[in-house]
Amino acid sequence: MRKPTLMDVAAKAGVSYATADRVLNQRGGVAAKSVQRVSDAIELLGYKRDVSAANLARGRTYDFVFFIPSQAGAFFDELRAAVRREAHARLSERITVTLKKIPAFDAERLADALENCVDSKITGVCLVAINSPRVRTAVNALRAKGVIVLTLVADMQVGSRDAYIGLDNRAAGQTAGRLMSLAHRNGGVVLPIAGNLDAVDHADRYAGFLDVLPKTVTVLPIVQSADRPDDVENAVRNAMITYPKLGGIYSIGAGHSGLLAALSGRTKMRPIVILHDLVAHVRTALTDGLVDAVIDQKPDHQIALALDAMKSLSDGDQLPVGFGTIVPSLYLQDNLPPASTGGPTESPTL
Amino acid sequence: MRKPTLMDVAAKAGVSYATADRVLNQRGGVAAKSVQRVSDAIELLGYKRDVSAANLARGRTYDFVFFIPSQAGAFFDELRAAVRREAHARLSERITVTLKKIPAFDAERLADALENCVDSKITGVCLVAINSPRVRTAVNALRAKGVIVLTLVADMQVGSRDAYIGLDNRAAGQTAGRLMSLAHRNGGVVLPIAGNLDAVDHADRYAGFLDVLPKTVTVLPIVQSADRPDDVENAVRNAMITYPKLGGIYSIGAGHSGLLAALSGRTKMRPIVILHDLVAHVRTALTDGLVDAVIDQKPDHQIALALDAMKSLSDGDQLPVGFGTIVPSLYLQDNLPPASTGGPTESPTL
DNA sequence: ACCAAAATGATAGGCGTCAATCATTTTGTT
DNA sequence: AACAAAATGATTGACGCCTATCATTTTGGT
Repeated sequence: MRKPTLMDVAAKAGVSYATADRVLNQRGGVAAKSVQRVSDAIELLGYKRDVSAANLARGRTYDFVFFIPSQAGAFFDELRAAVRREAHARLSERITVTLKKIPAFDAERLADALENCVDSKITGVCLVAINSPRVRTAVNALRAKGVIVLTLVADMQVGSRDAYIGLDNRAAGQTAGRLMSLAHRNGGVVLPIAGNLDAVDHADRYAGFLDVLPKTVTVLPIVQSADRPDDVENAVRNAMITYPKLGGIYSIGAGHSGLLAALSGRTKMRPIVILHDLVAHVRTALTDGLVDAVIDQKPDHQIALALDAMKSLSDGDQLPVGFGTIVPSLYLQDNLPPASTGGPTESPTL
Repeated sequence: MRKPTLMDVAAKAGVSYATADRVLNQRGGVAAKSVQRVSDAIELLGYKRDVSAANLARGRTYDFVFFIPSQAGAFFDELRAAVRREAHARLSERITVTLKKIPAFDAERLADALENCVDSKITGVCLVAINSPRVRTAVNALRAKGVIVLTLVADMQVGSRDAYIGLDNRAAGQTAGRLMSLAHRNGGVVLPIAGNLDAVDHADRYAGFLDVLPKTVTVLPIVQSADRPDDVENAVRNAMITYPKLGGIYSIGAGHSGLLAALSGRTKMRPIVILHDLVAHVRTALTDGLVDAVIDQKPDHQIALALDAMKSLSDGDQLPVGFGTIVPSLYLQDNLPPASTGGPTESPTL
């Protein structure tokens, strides 16, 4: 038997379609016992509203806007590519996605962009947050208009946005530390390198890293490189000279090219190297055996989650607890996910 | 401006709705130049057919059936749970999923079940394949009727099914080997344990494991346990006595309880332990520090992929190359995914 | 230029739901 | 019992597309 429709429900409940509809959509003005009968009928028949038909009737469309910084470094490029892919894939589901590029670290421009879309008919926005009064104000204005606001990768104050989707940086650092421990069961010396410990994400990763390292492992003073490749390169070269038995390097932030430069040519007897984010040149380095492990925050997954969340929230659903916390992926040379295809593939059928 | 409809396309192309429809759905009987004009208009407007509306009009529903063995061991339980979750989540997308339990390793029962659904109106089936003539015949009969057939976890002859979704066992073994290598940079002794090397999945994992281990690591003769916990326990105990410096254990198959029993109480100075499939008690063991790493084949992901694939294929789309190959996930204690909720959660709104 | 064949136009009913209107019946109150 | 308020029934036109039918126009061949 085919899926039951609301007509079937109404018949089963012994009420008219109109009443069943009033119950289903909570329009009010229905006697308690009728509500009960309709609910029972829904339960009994296993009725599930056909959301496609509903959205069609409602003329519902989902218009989402992503604000992603044009920051140097490949990670945000990956994120943007992921947005484009997902957007393309969901075009036929009444979902429209616009991607806006914001100059890196530019709170004013971000605020401008947010303010610009206050009066357009937007369902939800998703931004890499920057902490600034104007940004907060703009976000509040949007939410006051019923627009769903999500933060991605970088959060802002809890309560000022509808949800946050981002890496569990502590867990990421712990994962790195755990792997480093496995490789140093008899102790050893390791070097952590961060961009800037004032950034919460780097600080969290570092804390997680220290969490799990046993006392038998000596942790050198952390290098803060401001993610500048040259500084990273110098720090690594110096460390390898000063501590010939350097057993591991954990690169917490970016500036990978300097690290790779310092390591190049040393595929044998080099420290264990763990770093973050499987961007193209990191993938190459891993494949080539220049580094050992990559901790990834799955940008594709984050974008997919963001879209799902915005859709659910704008439909009035609640998100499950713990939603949005991205558990880090651990990649060695052999379990790399397939490289994402360049652009959205041309689909043969429309 | 809102999303263009087929009406807009027709207007833009300067033809009637009927002609635009004939082009879109390839009904034939359209002059080449009209086809061109419509195609151009589609391109120009960025028209994308609203598949929900289309499916609604067509009365299209997707009826899928999963045949999953009731095999001992928690893995297939997880797989079944994943089917139920996904099925529930997609109920409102005109997708119906039926889950059938097949006695483990029972090719005849599987064939029975497959034959039983030949004449029902099923869109696609997904089975954990067993190699048997009757199964092959039943599958062929289904495919002859236009039913999509997918294999899951265990494959059958290429060409006899539409797609296979399953773990890249070689990569899984390599990942285990790579991790083992990292933990044995100065050499060591490791013990592999498999259920049965005649099973291709176990053999592939073993081969992958050996692939990447350096010569400095000594691999003890592999134990074949037939996945019997007692045998595993004895083998591990013996190995730990015979080789006091045993540095690692790679458990390729099941029979984990025996392994855990042999290890219990030895959280300090025990071999590195790597095993497969993050089922409940393995998760506990990992959290408790009884084992070090788990290689997982992501049953949830496999089910989601299977549903996507069956839907695409039954819509006449092609699958991208490499589709269905599951890259293993590597879990340490700190990057465990959240435990899946017991059943489908009650949704507040219908 | 004639005629059949091919191409195109016009239109209708339906898919399951939403949102709205209006008519009718059932309550509860005094 | 009378009456307003509340509840219910009945119906309708979208939404974007599919499928079908029938009428009309254009084309190609001779």
